[in-house]
Amino acid sequence: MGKKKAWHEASVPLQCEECPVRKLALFQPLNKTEVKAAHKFRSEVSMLEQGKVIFRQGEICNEAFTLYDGWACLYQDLADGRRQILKFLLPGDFFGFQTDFGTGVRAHSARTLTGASMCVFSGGGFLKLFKKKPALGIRLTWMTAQDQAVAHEHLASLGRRSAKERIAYLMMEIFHRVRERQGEQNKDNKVSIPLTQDHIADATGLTPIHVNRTLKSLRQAKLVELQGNELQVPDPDALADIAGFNWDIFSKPSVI
Amino acid sequence: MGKKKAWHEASVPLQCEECPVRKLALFQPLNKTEVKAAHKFRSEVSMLEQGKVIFRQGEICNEAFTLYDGWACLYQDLADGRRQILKFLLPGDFFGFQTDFGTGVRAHSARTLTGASMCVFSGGGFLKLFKKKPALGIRLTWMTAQDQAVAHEHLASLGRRSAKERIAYLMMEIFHRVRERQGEQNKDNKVSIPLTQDHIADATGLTPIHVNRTLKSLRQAKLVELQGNELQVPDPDALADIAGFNWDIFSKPSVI
DNA sequence: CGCGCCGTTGAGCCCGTTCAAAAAGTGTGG
DNA sequence: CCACACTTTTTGAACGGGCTCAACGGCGCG
Repeated sequence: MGKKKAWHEASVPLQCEECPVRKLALFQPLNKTEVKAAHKFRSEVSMLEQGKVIFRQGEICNEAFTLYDGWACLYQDLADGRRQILKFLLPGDFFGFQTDFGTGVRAHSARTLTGASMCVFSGGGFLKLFKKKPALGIRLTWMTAQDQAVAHEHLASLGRRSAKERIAYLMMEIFHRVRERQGEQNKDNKVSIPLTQDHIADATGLTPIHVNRTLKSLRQAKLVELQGNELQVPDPDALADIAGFNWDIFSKPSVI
Repeated sequence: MGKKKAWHEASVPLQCEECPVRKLALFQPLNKTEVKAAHKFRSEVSMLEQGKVIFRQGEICNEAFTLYDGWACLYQDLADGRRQILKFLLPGDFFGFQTDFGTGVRAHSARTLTGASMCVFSGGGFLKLFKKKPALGIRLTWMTAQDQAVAHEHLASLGRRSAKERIAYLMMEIFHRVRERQGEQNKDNKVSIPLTQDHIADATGLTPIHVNRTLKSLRQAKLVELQGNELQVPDPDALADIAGFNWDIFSKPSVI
């Protein structure tokens, strides 16, 4: 149980041409020559250990990233130490984009949850890139809009759902996102996740203590089994039901 | 006090060429000939009374809108009637954009809070439009990213802030957005808003009763004076302070 | 072995809720 | 102008979900 080691080693990103996560990511809609251009555009590759800050709110920094391997999260800290996790990042997720517009000040922080590797793109080039490749701009807009829809769903969770519903929702979402990424799906409804109950608390706006109690009640109801790195959802439909889970939001683009 | 009538009459949108709110909106970065193209792109103009639904979650509908006059909001309803307001819309706000990608199912609803008028753009055309005018695509991406930042700030509010802080934050935000839109700023720190305490409750994730009590305490602390349609913020800096208000987020693009 | 991190459990309190009702403001028709 | 219905705001009283404070147990690691 809790083999953190398994999460600790992230693999090194390949050339964009051969990248296995590209199909999930921003640069999905490219043809061969375009991918080469994207590869030139990539400024560097970064590898970080577990728990390292990628960027911090308040910093001026215009880089954007594609998470290649491992987990990370976006979060916001209030002045007195309270923390809200805004989004969990999985391999293929593109994050940190903010154009040269505005002040360029980061509104939130990012940090790794496991050992992680990512591709770094310097912010300055996006404007030119999108002028040359409008399809990319449209794709980015679509991704941002989808992020928006997810954030809205989370707003409804934090604003109007009970602790049980919120945690059910989060577990359902993570379960779904992880499975989506692994092609073949094992029948036992188990996925591996690196989250502590503290993380869950910071994402759901609850205290770790109450997260613990709520998980206990979900376990007793045979809806969620979470021990160590292993999340099991015996009956996804039942869980989705009490979570009020909206499947539509997490669908992929049908056109591009 | 409470002259709802003043809010009830929305003016009719003009030709895009002469539109006074365009400078706030999606089509800001256009030159003269481009604006003409946008005007052709606009499919119709819509006028609605107070409290009318613009679109509903679950619907399949690909139109997008620019609010021309009046107020509206985006919201989400849970199965049992709980409601979460996701965003208040003011004149110039562009909303309802979702490309032909994905299922095209609306993830949230929109409704007018006052009599309102808006310009309607059919969804199908955006792809072509952005291919021709990448600057527009970039602008839309920037706007979506900014919306995202605001939504994140709201997530932190709902997840980690107390009732007093949440309401202080919302009042501060609305106050700021309204003032931003009116060029010259009267010195009495008053703005006109059409929100009921029920709306505030649905936006902050509280009950109307508790909103009332919290507003009372803010009034006694001389931080927020809200009666009828009139919101007064005697000391914006003090209010921003207890709200943990982040001014950066609401800044305008410096480059395009 | 000792230390730190994480998960677990208990007891009591408080913020925000629920239920209930009255007061104030708004709109309609006679 | 008043009577009436309806919506919005205000207040009271009591409940409860989630929080705070506190302690203990398990596991990995030096």
